[in-house]
Amino acid sequence: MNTTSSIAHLLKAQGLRDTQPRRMVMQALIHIQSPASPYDIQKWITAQENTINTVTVYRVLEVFESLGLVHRHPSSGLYFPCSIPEIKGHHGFLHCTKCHLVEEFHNPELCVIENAIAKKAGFKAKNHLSEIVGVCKGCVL
Amino acid sequence: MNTTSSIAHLLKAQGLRDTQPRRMVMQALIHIQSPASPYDIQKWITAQENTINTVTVYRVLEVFESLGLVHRHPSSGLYFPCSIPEIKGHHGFLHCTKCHLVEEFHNPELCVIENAIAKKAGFKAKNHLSEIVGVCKGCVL
DNA sequence: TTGCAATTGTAATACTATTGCATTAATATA
DNA sequence: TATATTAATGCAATAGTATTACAATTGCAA
Repeated sequence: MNTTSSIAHLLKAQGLRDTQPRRMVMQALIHIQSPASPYDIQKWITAQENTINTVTVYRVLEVFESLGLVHRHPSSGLYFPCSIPEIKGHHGFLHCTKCHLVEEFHNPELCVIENAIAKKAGFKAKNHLSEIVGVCKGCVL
Repeated sequence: MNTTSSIAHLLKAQGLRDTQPRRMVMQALIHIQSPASPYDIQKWITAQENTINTVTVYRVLEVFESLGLVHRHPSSGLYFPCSIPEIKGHHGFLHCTKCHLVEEFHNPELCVIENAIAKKAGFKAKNHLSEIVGVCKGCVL
């Protein structure tokens, strides 16, 4: 879990500052629960009687992503907190089209196969992305 | 390969019309070679002394995608012709960050594993997407 | 050839994202 | 605790991406 203080430490460790806007964005992400756009995040913060600039939200998310605190869901551009400790090079997402839940997964076998595919095609792979689109447990019922 | 006439047939088979704009968009996709945005496509068509409306390009691409004639590369939103006969439910892309080549692949093992992951998580999977980001053969040199 | 429905064009608009520069505020240090 | 430094934010302008409603056109079947 990303507590407020652990984030502060993480930022400091990188020579980055623990600021009001960064705390607000993380709060928003944690509370919104589902993947959110920068504008969604801004809206949430505004609803809490605070203000934050759109550009700042974009920039904060960029920093968070580089620190492995959040993911950007590639096909939608929505952000959500990283639940699995960052595993370099591979991201797996289960995406529910009904409730927009996004769950992470990590599967080493997948990495092995994908590396093999890349090698066969003469590609030097930097990272992989797997997305499984469907309907989650709760929404199937 | 998607010849002009085969596309005409494909459209007709779906009760769709074989129109000028649809032919132009397909021509553009074939000639541009690399994944292209709707605006790129419009630009190419304009360069051939023709005209097409932006909205039309979007709509044509939507139709083509639903027919399995083109892919929309999810993280970039760029379109490119489908080279592998449509395999329902799974798309695999090798994406070169240098030359922006996008190559398709299909790997049944990957499907098996992804189905297993979905099942384990209680997901009812509709389709899968795998993307391997890296540098292609030609660009590594 | 004609009529109809599918398709396209037009115009307006909403949403998404980025840049340069001025201002503010977090932190280290005294 | 005050202050200097500079990272971070805010602001304003702008570019790019995407969608909608409705009018005009065009492909195609009869």
